Amino acid sequence: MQVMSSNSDGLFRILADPTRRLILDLLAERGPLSVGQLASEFPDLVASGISKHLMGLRAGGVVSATRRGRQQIYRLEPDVLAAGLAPWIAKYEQYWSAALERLRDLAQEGRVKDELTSRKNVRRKRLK
Amino acid sequence: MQVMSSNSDGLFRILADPTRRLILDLLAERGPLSVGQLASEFPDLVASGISKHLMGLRAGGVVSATRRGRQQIYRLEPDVLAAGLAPWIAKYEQYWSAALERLRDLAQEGRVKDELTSRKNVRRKRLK
DNA sequence: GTAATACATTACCGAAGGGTAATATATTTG
DNA sequence: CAAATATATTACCCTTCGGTAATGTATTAC
Repeated sequence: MQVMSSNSDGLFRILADPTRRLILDLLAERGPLSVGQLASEFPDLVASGISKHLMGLRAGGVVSATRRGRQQIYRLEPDVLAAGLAPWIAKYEQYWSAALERLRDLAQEGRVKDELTSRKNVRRKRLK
Repeated sequence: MQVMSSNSDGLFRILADPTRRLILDLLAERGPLSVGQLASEFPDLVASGISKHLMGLRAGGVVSATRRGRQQIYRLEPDVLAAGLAPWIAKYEQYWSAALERLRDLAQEGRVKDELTSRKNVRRKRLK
């Protein structure tokens, strides 16, 4: 409480947990998913644990949910994430650019097979 | 332990604390600083608390330290920070670009006086 | 209506985290 | 040498956090 806590503060706390980051990644890669679909990606975690994480993400605004039948469909809210972190990212922007270029060089050399470095898979599907 | 923990994992935990983020900002804006200089920026915190944070940052590799007399001079290691977060940032890059443009537009309209949006203050001084 | 499904909520636990105070160590000063 | 300065380390406290289990609630299926 002795440090200015901007709105980005909550985002950093949200991103501190690897499970939550992976949930965001899944929503980004596969589009909107139900709680069950998300939970199935975490065999070592109980479903209610995922639900709790989702509530945290929802409270932070980085995901939103709509009911469909008896299931809740969660989707990423990328603008909230981006707008909240943009000021911080901008501070170190000069460093990102160099690091990102290096990443692309590696990818282009075919030494990285990680799908995250390619641009074809952040697709949107089934908006309704 | 049920989730892949990449090397970026430690970085996210480091960034989760606002005091540590501010320390990084100070080092980025003012160049290398001693523990005392950094601690003076946190009136509500005891010096050993800052020291502990600095050891954490050092363990993560995002800062390095060299003795000068009886004081330790800490400096930012921007490449470690950038390289560690670049993969994650790349995933959501399309969203950052939009948010960062919006930030610049606001700055250009003179509605933001925050020095963080200007590019003149990330200076390097006194490398030795 | 009853049972089953899909989530959310609550209570609870252990571990980790941030903070202080006290102590230790290295360096300079007198 | 002793005293002072600058930082690191340790022990300890309290809070937060991630996790589970159990219970609650809404919706669908029978």
